[in-house]
Amino acid sequence: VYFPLKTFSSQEFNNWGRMASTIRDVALRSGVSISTVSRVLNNTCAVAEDKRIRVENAARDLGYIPNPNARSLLHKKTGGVGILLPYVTGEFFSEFLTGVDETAKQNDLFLLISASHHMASEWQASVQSVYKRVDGLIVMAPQMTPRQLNLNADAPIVFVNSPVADKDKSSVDVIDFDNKGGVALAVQHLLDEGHRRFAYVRGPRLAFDAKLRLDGFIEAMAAAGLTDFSILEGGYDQEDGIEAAEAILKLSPRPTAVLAANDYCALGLLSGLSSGGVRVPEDCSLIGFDSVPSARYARPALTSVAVPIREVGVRAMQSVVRKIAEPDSTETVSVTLPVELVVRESTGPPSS
Amino acid sequence: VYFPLKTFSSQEFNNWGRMASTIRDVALRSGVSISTVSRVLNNTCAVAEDKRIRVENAARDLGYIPNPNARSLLHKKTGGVGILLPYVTGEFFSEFLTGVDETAKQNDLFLLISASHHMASEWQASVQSVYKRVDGLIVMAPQMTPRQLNLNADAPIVFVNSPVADKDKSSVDVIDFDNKGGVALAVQHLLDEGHRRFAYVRGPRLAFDAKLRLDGFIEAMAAAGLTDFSILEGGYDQEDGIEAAEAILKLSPRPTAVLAANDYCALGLLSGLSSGGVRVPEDCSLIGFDSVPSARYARPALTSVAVPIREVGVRAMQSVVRKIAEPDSTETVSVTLPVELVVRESTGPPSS
DNA sequence: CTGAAAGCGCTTACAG
DNA sequence: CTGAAAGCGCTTACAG
Repeated sequence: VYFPLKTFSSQEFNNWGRMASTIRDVALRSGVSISTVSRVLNNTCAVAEDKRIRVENAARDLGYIPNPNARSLLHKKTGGVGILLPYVTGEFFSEFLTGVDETAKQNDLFLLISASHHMASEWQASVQSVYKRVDGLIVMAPQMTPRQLNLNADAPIVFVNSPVADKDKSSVDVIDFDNKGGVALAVQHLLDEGHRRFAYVRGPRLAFDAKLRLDGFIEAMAAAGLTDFSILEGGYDQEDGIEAAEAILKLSPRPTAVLAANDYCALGLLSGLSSGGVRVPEDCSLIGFDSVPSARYARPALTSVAVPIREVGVRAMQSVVRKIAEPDSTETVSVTLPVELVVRESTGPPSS
Repeated sequence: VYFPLKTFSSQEFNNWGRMASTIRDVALRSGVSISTVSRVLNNTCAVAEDKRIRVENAARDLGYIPNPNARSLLHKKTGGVGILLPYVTGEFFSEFLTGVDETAKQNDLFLLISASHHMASEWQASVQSVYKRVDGLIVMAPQMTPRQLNLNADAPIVFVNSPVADKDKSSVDVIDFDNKGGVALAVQHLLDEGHRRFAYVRGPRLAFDAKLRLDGFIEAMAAAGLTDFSILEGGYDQEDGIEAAEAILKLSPRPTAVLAANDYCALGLLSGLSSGGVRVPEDCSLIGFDSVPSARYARPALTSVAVPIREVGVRAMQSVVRKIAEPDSTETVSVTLPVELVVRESTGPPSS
């Protein structure tokens, strides 16, 4: 049985402000024993009506809120979920967190967030900082190797957009979205428009999702029987796209369609190409990945693969909730959510 | 003296994964008393060298990490800071959190985040959910009234972008940025370009910052001796801007310059105006507020007031850290960070 | 129905 | 230098 850590409605006890009082204070004021106070407050077993009322009044008057640290010490439950992220910046992350937060609220869980664990040492520090403070963990670690992740934990873990080895998928939940398939969709759209000469900007070499997207591109080329394509270096930032654009301008013959591993890179390509006199989409079609808001406002608006990142957050939190509720279940979930191509003005048929 | 809650380097204890062990386990394994283990681990007073080594080995072998709940119960310190936000979505928020997180890491504090407290009841629930779990609080509550904020807390609070009444500024720290001044800068730029007929889209009526920005506009008009301006309804979303654009198209004579209370609204105006045949900036200049990334990518790129929101996060966390370190200090800080106008292509001189 | 007691995992005076 | 004891704030068998 999951013990209710939050017993009080906000209506009843809205005075965190007053001097913190303990259960002893409530007992003294209501003239009953500490045990009885506890029983009333937790509704744990029958208590004489008059005492119940006295206790409730005393608790309200004192603005009593139980100390969660003392409770956690007993139940080994905290009511919290830890979120471990590589960074905390950007639209991608904030969408994700929106889904997580919403689902946490529904289940009366609080969120403990630890970010910027790019290196293994920081990762360990992050993991430690939530030790015994949370009942479960949501981890997004696209740049860690499977070994570094150190899967054995004494709390349930759900991985999101992280390189979990296949053999580990039987021991942890994994929520993902279809990185490979997204690029395949993008390529297919361009093929349908008539494009045959492609370039792909690959994203950071260390990122797990960039690797999958690249694989998706290569497989899509193979499936289409195309060999006339270039793969270019470039990370996830606008600057990377601007640099990659220079490389593309030097290609001869020039590709008629360019794909980038994410939107910010694609937006950099957009300005880089137009600075170089290449019009998008007239001279060259362009597709990004993630469909961040900026993609929508760019001119031409950027065709991009939309990722259900909020939904990923919701599903991840739901998985954690399930694991917390059923600690003995050995069943694990591995989900890959579908993605969608959002076609905007940055794509069209090739000119010649 | 601030007690060091995190004693272990991540190098030494990287095995959260193993079965959680207690200080008793370490004592048993190393053959010393629990008190001695505690003293070694906390480096709290001299211990015989051989015992020290035995304890350190035992702790490492067992992957011992002290239970923070037990510690908090004693010190009344948690090592955490609570962040209370109205929502968790968008570029504004994520920049803020980046500054907060970075500064928290530097001070070895973890973050407990609670979002979406638009209503007073949710606010209370949020405040309660961090009770005794954090040593300090950063609060961003632009839509709460000063009364609802309930300033008395048993942990230091720093308010950010929130309507703190002047009389309360002697009891809490307030970190803000210059909402009023930002609009004044924007108006001045347009005046310098020669504009004399303005419209302003006011943002949500309940938001504290929108109110300040509106005041800034009205004061700037008064200072310039202008009476020929319109104030239009419209919230903070793109859709609001699109609607406001329709209202502007109906104005006669049409304003030559439009300001919006934030960027997303301005981006909506941008598309609404151009749909209505009004070219920006040729027929009408346009300025937003916040300078979100999307503003940069829009075409024409949006002139906007840049807010040092990451810096706000850093300063807020620094304030909390100071308050935690000096709990008896009655000194309070009230900072208003300067903003900056970023001029891009959406503004120019009036055509006639 | 109710109180005294033991215990969650830790730290810190208190006596050696 | 070191161990036994008390206590942080709570809950839960254990006896009435």
